[in-house]
Amino acid sequence: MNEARRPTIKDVAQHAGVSVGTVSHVLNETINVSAELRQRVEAATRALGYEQNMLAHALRRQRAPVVGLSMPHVASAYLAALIDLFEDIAAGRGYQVMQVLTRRDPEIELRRVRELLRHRVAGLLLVPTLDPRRTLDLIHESRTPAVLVDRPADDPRFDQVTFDNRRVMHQLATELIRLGHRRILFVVQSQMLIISRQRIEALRAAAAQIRRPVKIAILEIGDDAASYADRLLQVMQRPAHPTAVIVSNSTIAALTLSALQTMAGAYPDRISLVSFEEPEWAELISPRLSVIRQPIRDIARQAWQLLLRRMQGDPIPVEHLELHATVMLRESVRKPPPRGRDAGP
Amino acid sequence: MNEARRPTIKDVAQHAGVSVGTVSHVLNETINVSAELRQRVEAATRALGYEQNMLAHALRRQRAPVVGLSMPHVASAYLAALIDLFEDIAAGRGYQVMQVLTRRDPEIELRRVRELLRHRVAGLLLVPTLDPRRTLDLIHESRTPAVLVDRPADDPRFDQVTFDNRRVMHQLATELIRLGHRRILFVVQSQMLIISRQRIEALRAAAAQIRRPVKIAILEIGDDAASYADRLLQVMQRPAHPTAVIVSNSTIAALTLSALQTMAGAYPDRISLVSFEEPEWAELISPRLSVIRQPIRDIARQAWQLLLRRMQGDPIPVEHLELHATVMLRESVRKPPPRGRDAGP
DNA sequence: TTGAAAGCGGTACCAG
DNA sequence: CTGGTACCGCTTTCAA
Repeated sequence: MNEARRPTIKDVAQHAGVSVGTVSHVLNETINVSAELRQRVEAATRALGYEQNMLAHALRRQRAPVVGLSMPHVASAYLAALIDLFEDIAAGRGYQVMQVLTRRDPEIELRRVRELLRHRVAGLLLVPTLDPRRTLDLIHESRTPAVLVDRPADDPRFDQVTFDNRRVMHQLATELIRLGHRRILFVVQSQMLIISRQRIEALRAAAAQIRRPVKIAILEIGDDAASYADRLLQVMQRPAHPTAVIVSNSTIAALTLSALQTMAGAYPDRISLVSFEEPEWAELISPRLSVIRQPIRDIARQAWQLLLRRMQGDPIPVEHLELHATVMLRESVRKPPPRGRDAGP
Repeated sequence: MNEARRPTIKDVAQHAGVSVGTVSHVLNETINVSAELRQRVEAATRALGYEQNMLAHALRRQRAPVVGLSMPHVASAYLAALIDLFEDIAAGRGYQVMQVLTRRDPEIELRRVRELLRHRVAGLLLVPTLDPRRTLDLIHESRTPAVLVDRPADDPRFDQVTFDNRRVMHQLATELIRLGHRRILFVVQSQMLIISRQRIEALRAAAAQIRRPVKIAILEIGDDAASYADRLLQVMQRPAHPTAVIVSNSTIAALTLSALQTMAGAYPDRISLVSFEEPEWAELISPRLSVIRQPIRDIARQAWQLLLRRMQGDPIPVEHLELHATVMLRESVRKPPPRGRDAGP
């Protein structure tokens, strides 16, 4: 039973009447091969349907043309977009993406990244968990190039690309306050996240900056998403309810929108809404949803750029990039109703 | 400059005072090794911080413990969930996931899958494009086990796991008609998709099944998502507007919901809504959104099961599984207003 | 410029 | 059950 074995570089060499070294060189463009031989080799690869074995290639080269991508999950529009961009860039550069999910658990992160390292990935793109220390130690020990993305871990051993959470929240809050909002509600998934903490901090700082008192309320969704709408409405139906709501991601935005729309006349007239993540439908609904536009394309590009330089062995110093996010105020944000009128019709 | 080289299996063998063969056997549990030697080996791997080189492993074994995952994109909740499930199952079985995105383009699909094949993935999970023929030929030629997921390609050479689009749409339509709906609007992204065609077909079939005339309208979003809300409202404001709207995915559901809610008193009293994809917020909004619950967990599990069997070389005949989706009618669906009243105030 | 040959780090066969 | 060793397919040095 002579099953058509996959052709190897030897078969190609034989077919083309050259040595395997020559074939390898035309395959990888390692050195200049005469036009004639190159043609013969290319003809042979086509004739035989030869496909380079990247395992052997990588074993010999001591690294696979593969980057590992580690992130908490894929459910958010933001992370999905990140995957999309990374995949696209990688494909263009001849790299494959090996992806693992940490499910926000540092232990899982450690185990999964270890697997990636076993596969001798050339580099690592990491959206770290809350406590990535052991994982980072492991990576550092293995001398594998890595770039931290989105969640700041502030490790001096690794490049990092994030965006200015604090700054953009400060900007947003300042803008809302300028419009006249004095009671602002910020809805977060979890207060534990570094990102949430940074944003809350910036929100409070912005509020403290003006003379008039601005009240900041935080609503944490936590594990009980089902009761969120009720909890929100409860808050919004109080006499001195918030006049502006900031939500931290697209899912919460959808829920909030739906809840607010059940309160006749409330949204967007009496209550403004801004989302920190940009849902794909933000500009498609009416009134158009105000959002923070995260520089996600730039984050992906820069992260890749840094990683590429490390993979090429550039001895550049560690960089911590912080990109700018943009406040996009649209019709979902208005001036609050005149003071004193909030309480009743 | 003697940079601490990564320890190899030889180092471990030497450190443990055994042969490399023995080390390999305890690593892979290939044969039974005496407890004492196993302990010595394990101690040595720990002492040296040894990490098995999967490239060498895979090269020798002629296949990497890696499955390739090819899908059109990652933007939909459905596909994201699939990735999530596959990653989880794979991790549990000691496999890594190498992921490529086809962006709905058969050419890209072909190129990207070819890359996967070069990496000698042990198996392939494929959410195919509209025309995957050349890709499937390539895969078949390479004798790589593969399972088609979600989009039916009906290729007799490959296992396939889908769900019964036609059946569930038929069921849904029948139910809506039973409730009294006589004008149903189905909103799709593109009529080109096999899935869309199947659903439309089933919808029409269900409508044709009863004596009373049922009007079916199709609204295609196409590339111009921005104008969708307007187009929808235009349809819904006609005198004999549809009383039930079925949308084909979560994004469209969000848009539709938002648009309908701008028509005072329309939703859900005069207009019912059902989504073919289940957004995470479906049960969190009020009224709760009716959805088709796709058996996504089962799809992932079954696809993996089939793939695993093929990867183990089981000579089972090709299977085409069609799993059942479930109609989940909730408060977003009501009886339509009494006949004759639609047109008036 | 081209060819020969030595490994990359494992696995698995074979002999003991 | 254990150890020695050929070899997986490719890259790369070295000599011609």
